[in-house]
Amino acid sequence: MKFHSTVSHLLSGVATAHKSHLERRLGEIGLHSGQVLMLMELWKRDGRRQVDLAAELNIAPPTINKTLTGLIDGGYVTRDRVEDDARSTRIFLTPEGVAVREKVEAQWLEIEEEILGELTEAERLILSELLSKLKHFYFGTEPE
Amino acid sequence: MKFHSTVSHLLSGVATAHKSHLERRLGEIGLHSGQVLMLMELWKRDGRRQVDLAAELNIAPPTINKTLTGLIDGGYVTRDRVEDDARSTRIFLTPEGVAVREKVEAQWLEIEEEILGELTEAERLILSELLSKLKHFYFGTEPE
DNA sequence: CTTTAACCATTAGCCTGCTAATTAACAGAT
DNA sequence: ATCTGTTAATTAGCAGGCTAATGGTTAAAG
Repeated sequence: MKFHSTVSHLLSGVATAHKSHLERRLGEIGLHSGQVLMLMELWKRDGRRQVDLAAELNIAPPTINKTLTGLIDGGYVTRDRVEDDARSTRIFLTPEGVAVREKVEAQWLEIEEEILGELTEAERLILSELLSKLKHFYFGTEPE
Repeated sequence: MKFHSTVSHLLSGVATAHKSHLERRLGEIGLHSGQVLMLMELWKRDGRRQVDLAAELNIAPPTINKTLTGLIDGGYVTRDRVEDDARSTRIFLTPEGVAVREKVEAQWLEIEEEILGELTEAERLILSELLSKLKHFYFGTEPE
């Protein structure tokens, strides 16, 4: 049996390498990959609860919590308790959290180009579609 | 700027979910994803040095070392020093390491089908090709 | 032969995932 | 009003990535 030709195996290698690549390139601007993914979600809309961010990112609450602690230490977000529900917290961007977006955008575009460098425009589109299907499977089915 | 439509972002989500999915499904047969990837490499050819396995898997030596320690604890491989070079070690499969292959194959095929369930045969091929290109980019360029 | 450089494995320590277990707070049913 | 169940955040601890730093060997230069 040839494990190495399965999509699962191929995807495993690409997944690890991609994460590692992101970590290295984003580290250049002082951020970690998990933090950036989180910021992207907050730039869409902040003030949400941790559990909502977890659902949106398809990541477990403890991981969200840890990532946010790092962002708070970095001064990018705040974790506020609101009176309507003492259990939950609300995550808000600080001015720094808003401001860093510009730097991240520039870096992100560079990264995107690096990765897609050898793909034609048509291939990029197809890759996006196929990845979207996989994402839909995982994000939809995962929780079981 | 729409981060969420970039391939990097899409791939990040899929990468995390895929790893997580593998971990859960492989955990059912008592193995971790990193261990299985390592075993697959050893089933191709064992007796290699850690640094060679690291290069083949595109993973840093300390990570290889940790994964192997787990496999040794599980009784799947041995780490032997050979006389020709006292710096390096050679990694060999134990009978258990050879035997577990059958179980992993069955599980791996199931996982593969789960993931590809909603893709047509043509899409699977295209996805393989595109992932191979990405892998080639990462595995080739990464070390820099 | 000795000094220097390169190489291999390991350790320590960090980030990002996870699950399981705690604690606190809300909600519902009685 | 209370008891029970659910929900939110957090803590602890593990796997699997990484880099940086050690220690020991080998190889190369001198």
